[in-house]
Formats: sequence, structure tokens, C-alpha cells
Amino acid sequence: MREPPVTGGRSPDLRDYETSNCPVAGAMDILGEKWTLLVLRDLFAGVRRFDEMQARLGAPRALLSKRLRRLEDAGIVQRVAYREPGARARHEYRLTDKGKDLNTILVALKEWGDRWVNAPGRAPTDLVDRETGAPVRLALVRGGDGREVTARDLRMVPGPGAIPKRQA
Amino acid sequence: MREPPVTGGRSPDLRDYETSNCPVAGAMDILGEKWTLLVLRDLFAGVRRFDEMQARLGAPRALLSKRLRRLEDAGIVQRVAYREPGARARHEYRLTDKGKDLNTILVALKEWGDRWVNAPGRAPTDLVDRETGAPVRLALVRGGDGREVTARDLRMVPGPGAIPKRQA
DNA sequence: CAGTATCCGGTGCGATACTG
DNA sequence: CAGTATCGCACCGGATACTG
Repeated sequence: MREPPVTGGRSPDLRDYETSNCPVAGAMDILGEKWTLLVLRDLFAGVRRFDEMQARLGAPRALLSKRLRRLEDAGIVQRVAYREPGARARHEYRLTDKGKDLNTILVALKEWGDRWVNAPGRAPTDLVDRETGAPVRLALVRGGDGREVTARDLRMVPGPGAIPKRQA
Repeated sequence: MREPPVTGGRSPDLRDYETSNCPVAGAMDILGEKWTLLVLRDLFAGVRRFDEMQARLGAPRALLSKRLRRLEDAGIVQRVAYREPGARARHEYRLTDKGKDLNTILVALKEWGDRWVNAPGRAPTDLVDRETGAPVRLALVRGGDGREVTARDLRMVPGPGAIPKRQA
């Protein structure tokens, strides 16, 4: 039996389910190491070579090497060999589809950082529509009609993979 | 002078700007320590008391204490004292507005984790509209008309706070 | 219940230096 | 240019115990 809810408990209550298969935990398991998300930020910004990345990040080379390998093992990044005419072989790092799909995470972090960390109105980058140049932002939209909803309209409910805790 | 772009360089190139004021780095500076985002996940799920959080996370108590203090110092979480009638005083942790605004980051992590980490179609939680019950997801929308755009339509350009690198 | 304090072995990080 | 090797130190994780 749980304590009486201090604040109006939702029902069904998410706290009655396991956290072992939490997707946030799964994501952070790969992305949560130091430097990793900054590596990805740079990859999204078009940085593809080891040294340039290292110079921008200021991270220890050994660490960067380790992170890139981890991302490669996770299928987020692909090491691609190439050779410019007359130059010696090199290789670069590229985002896979799985890696490109991290875009919204980066955008969410950027937007929050812009709102709460940096000086207001001083964002170092803007997201715009490639065609029109109109600003682009992240929003919660409702399936079906694609209408935008606010965070307050949002509700989390147990999904198909929810695992109830024993002794419910 | 930079190396000739291996892949078609955008222009203006984001790599010509400083990373010192990067909002992603700013956000990760606060959120990037181990356990922190999982603590926030639990707070969003309605967990407010220390011991319950500790039990769900499995994190060392000392660590959890440290993380909560850090979040409190950052203005993301607020320690609130309360007393149930006839019980002794306690206190709980609540998200501030700054904390609630982390919602999209958590949702982005969740969605990516659901797509790439867990078994397909087995998400432990679903996001739905509180009124209609329709599924809700994160999307990139264009300012003005609020139309959804794809990641491919997206472009990052230097913003008002961009700091050019010397020797451009 | 809600922490803080202490210890201790392991891991991760950062700085530097070296190699192909 | 693209890493690997090494080394001290800080921090983490886990256990245990103590305080209010």
C-alpha cells in the first residue's frame, strides 16, 4: 500500500510500473557519458574529423576516441574512409539514421539552454526552415490532426510495454 | 583557411563560431551528471519523496542527495516542507517552472529510446492528450503557420548571440 | 522517513607524451 | 592528421552507520 498521495495522484499511476525498461534510461546509457552529446552536437554542425572535433571540444583525445568508438558500436556514427585526390587516406565520422534521429534531443537541449542558461535573446544559433527562413521550434503535437498541445495538456499513461510492479 | 569541405559545406558555416556559449553545453553542464536526468524523469512521473526516488533509482543515497541539491541550486527543483495532519513535518521535491520546461528534453529522450533502444511497439509509457486521449508526439514546427517540418527541412544558422572565431 | 558521514575499491577524467 | 599509452587524481558506487 502506498502513502496517501500528497498531491492529487493521477490514475493510473506511473509509479506502479517498473523502470527497468525505461527508454530515457536506455538513451542515457548511451548518451549520458561526458562529452558524448557535445560530440553529437558537433557532428550535426558538420564537423567530421577527429582533430577538428577535438579542438572544438577541448576534450582529451583519448576520451574523444573512446566516445566515438562507443557511438560507432551503438550504430549512431559511422566511420567512413575516403581519399582526396593526391592526399593520403583519411576517414571521417558520419551520423547514421539512428544518429540523425537524435536531432530532437539536441534541439530540446538547445532550446532549454537558450531559455534558461544563456542571456535572453542571445542564442548563438537559430533554427530556420531551409526554404522560407522562418524560425522552427520543437512542439508537442497531437496525432491525427497535428494540432499543437501544451505541456499541461499532456498526460503519461502506461503503454504496451509497461511492466506492473508486484504487490500492486 | 579551412580544409576544402568534404561534403557540401553550408553557408554560413556554424563551425566558424565559438562554442563557448553553446546552450547544449550549458544544459549538459547541469543535467549531464549521472542520475540527474533519471531523477527528473521520476519527478515528472510524480515521485516527490527522497526514499521513493532512491528506491526506484537504486542510486546511492549520498549521490541522490547531491544531485537534488545541485538541481535545487540550479533552480530546477524546489524543496517544499509540508506536514500532513497528525504526522510530523516532511518535505518533498517539486519542479519549478524552469524544471517543468525540461519536459521536451525528457520526451525527446523517451521517443528516441522507444524507437532505437527498446523492443519496437513496447514503449512502457505513452503520451496522450489529457482531453481526447489522442497520442502526442514531439515535432518540429514552423513559426507563424505552425506547420510541421521534417529534420531535412531544418537549417541551423548563426543567431544573435553567435561569436565569430578570430582569423575568419 | 530523510537524509549526512565515512570508508574503500574501482572507474572515469584530464594532462601529457608518444606513434603511425 | 589520427589516434594510443600512461599516470595521478577525483569522483562514483556500495556498504554501513549515525542523526534528526
